[in-house]
Amino acid sequence: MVSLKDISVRCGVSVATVSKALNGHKDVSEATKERLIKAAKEMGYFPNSQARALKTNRTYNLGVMFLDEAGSGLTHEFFARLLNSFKTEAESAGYDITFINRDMGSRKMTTYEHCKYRNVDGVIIACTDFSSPDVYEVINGDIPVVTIDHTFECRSSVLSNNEQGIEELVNYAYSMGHRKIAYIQGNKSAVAEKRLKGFLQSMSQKKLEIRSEWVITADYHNPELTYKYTKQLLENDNTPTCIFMPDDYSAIGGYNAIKDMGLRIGRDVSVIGYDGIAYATLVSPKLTTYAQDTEEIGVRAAKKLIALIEEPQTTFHEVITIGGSLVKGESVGKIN
Amino acid sequence: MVSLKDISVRCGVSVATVSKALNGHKDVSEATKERLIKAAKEMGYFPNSQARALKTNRTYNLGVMFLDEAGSGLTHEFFARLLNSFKTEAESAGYDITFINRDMGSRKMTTYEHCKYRNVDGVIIACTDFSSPDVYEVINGDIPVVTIDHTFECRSSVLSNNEQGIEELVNYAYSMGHRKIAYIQGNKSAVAEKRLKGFLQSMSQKKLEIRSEWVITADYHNPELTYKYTKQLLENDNTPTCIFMPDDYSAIGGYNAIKDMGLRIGRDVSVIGYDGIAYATLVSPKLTTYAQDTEEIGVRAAKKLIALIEEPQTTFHEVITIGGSLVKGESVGKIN
DNA sequence: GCTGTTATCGAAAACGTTTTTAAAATTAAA
DNA sequence: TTTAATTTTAAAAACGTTTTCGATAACAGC
Repeated sequence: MVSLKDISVRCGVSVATVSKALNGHKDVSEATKERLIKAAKEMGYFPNSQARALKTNRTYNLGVMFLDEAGSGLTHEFFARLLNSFKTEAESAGYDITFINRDMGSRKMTTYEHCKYRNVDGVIIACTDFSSPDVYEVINGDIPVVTIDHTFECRSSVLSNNEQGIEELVNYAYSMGHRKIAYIQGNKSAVAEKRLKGFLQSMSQKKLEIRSEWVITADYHNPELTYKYTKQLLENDNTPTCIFMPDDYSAIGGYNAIKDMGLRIGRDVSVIGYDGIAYATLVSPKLTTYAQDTEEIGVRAAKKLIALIEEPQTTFHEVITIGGSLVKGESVGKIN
Repeated sequence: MVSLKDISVRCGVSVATVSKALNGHKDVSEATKERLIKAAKEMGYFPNSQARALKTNRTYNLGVMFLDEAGSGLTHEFFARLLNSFKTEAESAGYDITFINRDMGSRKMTTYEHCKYRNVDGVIIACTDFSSPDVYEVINGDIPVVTIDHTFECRSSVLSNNEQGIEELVNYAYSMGHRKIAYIQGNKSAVAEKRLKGFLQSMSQKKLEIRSEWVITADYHNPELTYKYTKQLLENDNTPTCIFMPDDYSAIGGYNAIKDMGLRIGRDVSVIGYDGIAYATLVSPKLTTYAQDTEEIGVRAAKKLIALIEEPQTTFHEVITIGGSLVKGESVGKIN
């Protein structure tokens, strides 16, 4: 690989001036600056990122921390889309992505140690168990952090408007005539709490009865569990006319339960999902759901994290909330 | 961060000995080795990966090159699962993953230049346009490479048994009584070629008529296009009894087309997918498909790539083929 | 001319490792 | 004992950058 030294000998100039020329310092004349930049381009020079990082303590690498389990993480469409937009935005600013884990290779290391080992400039934490000690260690460390859908004190975060999203969905169901609404929710997390709060709020606002056996805690991304609870809800004598599912993916389980019972989705029972993944519009009948703006969430998270890295003094911590949009599918029928 | 020097002053020994002790060299006494390792652990030492990389030219980073477009890449379940298992295997060997692209930040760079800039030890190429100049440049470079589902001369690759997979599916359809079989295939790629070959072979082996208007080139991962072509196939007077789709995801488009025409999947028209993604078993009726062993493909690719990196002389190039398995869903009905 | 200021450049140190080479300490051989 | 062989340690160079500081040259004002 061609180095600064190669350029310096070819142009009869010192290594220092080449470095300064390429980095746009002012104490090198325009003439030589141009000459050196031209030579660098001709010779196909690219800085050695390791050497640069060693000197500057900046790797231009962002750590991504997420729950790395089967069925979650990369294969989770919400996360995949989020990561995709985060990655695109980061790359346009010159940053690469590194997945941060524990127990790399034979060495035992914590997630935080992994960050230190790779010297990531910042970390984004998403779709993970925010109560784990691994998260705690990173949050209390000295690396800039942005969290997704969870807020820590003195740390920036980007949130989807989960509370409002559910409220809009309840309002929509109400406007379609539904009064008997059940809610199968995801498991313990800040997101689940927010959504539950939104559900309870708008239900009581509409003066609708909230039956405790109609508020069920299942799991995200788990169609089997949703299948089971949906069946359970519909086997009783008094059944809801509309069921909220933990998310679009697990809503498929609800779909199957309803079909298996010989009922029609949108006619006999209405179904509402959450997320707005691709399948929501592919499945039949089309799923009514609330589309989270993963694109915007990822972009804003990246922008914020990079700002925290590059302008630490002028950047303040904030909680950014990104709105989504109601997607009217065909899974909610009209009742009169 | 604690460095070798910190350990050396605390233990009254030179930096060199600390380095050698921690790296298990033989020219340091057992006593001091133990002492230094213990001190390192106590002080929470982790090597500075940049400094090490600068000296050794080994970053313990693997580049991942893939088609980074909307609807492809990370949000593509096949790739996501592949990447997931590749990543897990790589990490257990101490390697991190870096996504390799072109045009990082403001600098214009090719994918290969990106590899050089980040000094990745090896590259895996998957789910991309293998005819692009970017791929060509990497293939002709001096970095160890493993390709997925495409073979280059003198380069190792891991292939899914696409040819055999389709053959098994044709045989299955045949065994269910189907004689009029249509094939909507993905677009130009080594995979599409292999599958087409498998299709034509087993069709002629069964002495089944191959109608040219029943072999349609659509696109992978494109339900809209599949929807269109499925409708087209079923609108004619002479219609196939079984339709092969490019993949499971686009098969949903076929499902919708059939439903929209008032036909029943598995009864009036049978449908066959390819991939074995999660939705294949969630959709109703369950999709008959061929499950690719993404887990195994990812693991083998990682193992091979790391072998090429760590034991270049004793490792030979090879083409590894990974078998999949037929998944009998409910989308293929019996004909007599 | 002389001095002081400014623009331009180079020398050298530093970042944290690894590795080579040489020195010191220990052991074995004579 | 002395010498030779071996083990153990240290010094120093190197990887490719960035950055500080000092040096030189040019130029202005007097």
